[in-house]
Amino acid sequence: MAKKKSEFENPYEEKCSIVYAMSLIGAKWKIPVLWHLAHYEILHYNELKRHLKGVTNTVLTRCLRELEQDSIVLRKSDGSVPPSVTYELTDLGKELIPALNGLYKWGDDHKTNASKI
Amino acid sequence: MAKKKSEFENPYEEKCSIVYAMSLIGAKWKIPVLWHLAHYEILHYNELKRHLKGVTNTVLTRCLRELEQDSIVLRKSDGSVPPSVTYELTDLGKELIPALNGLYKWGDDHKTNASKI
DNA sequence: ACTTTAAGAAACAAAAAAGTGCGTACTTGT
DNA sequence: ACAAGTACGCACTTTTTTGTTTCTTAAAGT
Repeated sequence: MAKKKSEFENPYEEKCSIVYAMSLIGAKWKIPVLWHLAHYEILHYNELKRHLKGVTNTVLTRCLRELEQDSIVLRKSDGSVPPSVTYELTDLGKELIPALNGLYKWGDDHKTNASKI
Repeated sequence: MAKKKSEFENPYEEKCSIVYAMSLIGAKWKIPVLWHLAHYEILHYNELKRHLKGVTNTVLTRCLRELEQDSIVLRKSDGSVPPSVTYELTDLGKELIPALNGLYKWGDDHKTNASKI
């Protein structure tokens, strides 16, 4: 019941901004989501879902909610009855693109001289 | 026993190099490890461990082994009896630094206009 | 002599993340 | 009239990742 961890130290507090960044976008499906939104600019929920084949509603919704709360994606819904909702990157989300490109390039280089998983 | 997933499609195969990159460096302690090795250039096992306060032997060792196998860090050991082992980034590891800086910067910017977790 | 330090390893437990299956409410297509 | 599509939400279960404990060998410090 008593939390032991916080009595010791949290290795992440304040220290490393990358770790902080990864806590926001490091979940399994978040980077794919961001990647697709970066390319298509604006997508409906189910469009996005089809692009990311394999993701389930629960997981995708969770990702999107979190990204929305962190102001990385923007959700737009007209309140229409067969719902119509779109997602796009916010400015903050767009600022991530160069960093993602850096990782992409590195991953790409490494993939070529190793076997792809 | 029968694997169902590969009959459908694996959303990650070949598609996104960032996801591949994250599969190599996305574990909780890997980025901190890389970060410290980038700054100090060369560190003994226990030095590194002290820098990353909070990590345990098992976890740190696992990280280092994996990073080593992926040619991101280099382990150097003289076979001496009270062991002396150092770790440093390989060239491949060093190529990651710009990408990490990108994430760092983004994380840093975001931290300033939001509360740090 | 006994503890500390060096650099881990193996077995196991806990926590976190991801995934499953089904339900909702209303509309358009057949 | 009935199925299908839109955009999810809830309650779980499963899988994956992390962390804990204890152990090792041998030398140097107190």
